[in-house]
Amino acid sequence: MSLSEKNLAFVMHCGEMGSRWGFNRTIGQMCGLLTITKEPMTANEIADTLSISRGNVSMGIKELQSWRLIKVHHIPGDRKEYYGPAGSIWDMANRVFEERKKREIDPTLSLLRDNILEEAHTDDERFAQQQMQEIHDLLETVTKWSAELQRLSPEQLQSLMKLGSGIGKVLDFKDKILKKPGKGE
Amino acid sequence: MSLSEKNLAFVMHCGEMGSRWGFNRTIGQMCGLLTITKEPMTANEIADTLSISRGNVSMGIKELQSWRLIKVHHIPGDRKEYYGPAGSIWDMANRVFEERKKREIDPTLSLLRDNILEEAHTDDERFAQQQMQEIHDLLETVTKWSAELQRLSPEQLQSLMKLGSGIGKVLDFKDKILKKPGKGE
DNA sequence: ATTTAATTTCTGAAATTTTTGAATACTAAA
DNA sequence: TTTAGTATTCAAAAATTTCAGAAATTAAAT
Repeated sequence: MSLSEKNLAFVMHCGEMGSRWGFNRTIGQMCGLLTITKEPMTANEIADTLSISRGNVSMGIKELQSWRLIKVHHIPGDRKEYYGPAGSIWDMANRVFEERKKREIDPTLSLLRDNILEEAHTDDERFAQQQMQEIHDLLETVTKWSAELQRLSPEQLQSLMKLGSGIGKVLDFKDKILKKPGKGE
Repeated sequence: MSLSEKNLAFVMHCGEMGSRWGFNRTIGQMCGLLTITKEPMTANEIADTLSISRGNVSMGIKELQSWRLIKVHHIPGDRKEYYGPAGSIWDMANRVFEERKKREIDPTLSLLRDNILEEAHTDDERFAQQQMQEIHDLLETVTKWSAELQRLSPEQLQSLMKLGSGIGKVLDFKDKILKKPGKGE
């Protein structure tokens, strides 16, 4: 119910970072708290531990659920809901990433697509459109990549991560590799 | 000085996205405006174009400079300052990425490091520490990767980007590649 | 030195976001 | 049904952020 000093520090830090990560202080704290707490907690426990109102916790839970970061547990014979993290740290990071992409990139991508179809008349417009095209291409690439990463198996991911500076080397070999099987793409 | 309808739409969109990208509306608009405008603009032109106060523009410029997204130009015999984007779209994306890492990841990484050194006593603490360790490792990996990406040559990046779904295939070959030269790491 | 042109800083007002807590709704079981 | 233990909603209050415009500052030109 009460947190060790170090754990409290972590939870408060999550609160402070909350808005940078895409939610607000309370929700940051809640997320931090739930991920370092072994046993799922009830809404009241959360409210007490963080000294925030019960209503606020309820809002926060809804928000965290919309990010798919927490899930509900039930204990037989107990009608309270118990909340805990929705998956591994990696899962959660992925969810945050995905959700932020949806909020920070997708709307822009869609606007840019529309905008690029338009024909440019003046010189200024041509320049603007050129820039927008570049932004579009960049965002599209990021989008494709993130989809790609999520498609990889955890093992592949693991080895990709471990690759580190080996990425350069792998790239150097890429041509040879992809040529042999002679696959288009 | 005045923007075409489509360009205005883009600039306003940047404003709306501003807070999601890490700054506020005005600064988002300024950033959008400067990146699609061919010629560098003065602070007054920016204020007029966006219908915001001169003081606000000044603040915004400082902020955008702290992100290293814009740079100053001077015209001989003219004492006004002219502002334009600090580099290519790719450069700017990199800056945003880098800056956000600094704000969203680094502080947490540092807190986690401290926290992990501490010894865990209770069972709860052990669990919390384990989770923090995982978060730490994940963030560290992201950090290493982003550093790695920035080290790649533009050509390598290009080919990495084009790789797309080929990444899986490349990974499958990775072992063979890295085994042959018998290099550690 | 003084004037003029430009930029920056500062303050409080306005807008926005977050939080509370009382009212309301829900749900299982008595 | 009613009740008791929950969870949710939402209007109002509090806190925070953004912004315009005035005042202060800086720097060039005369």
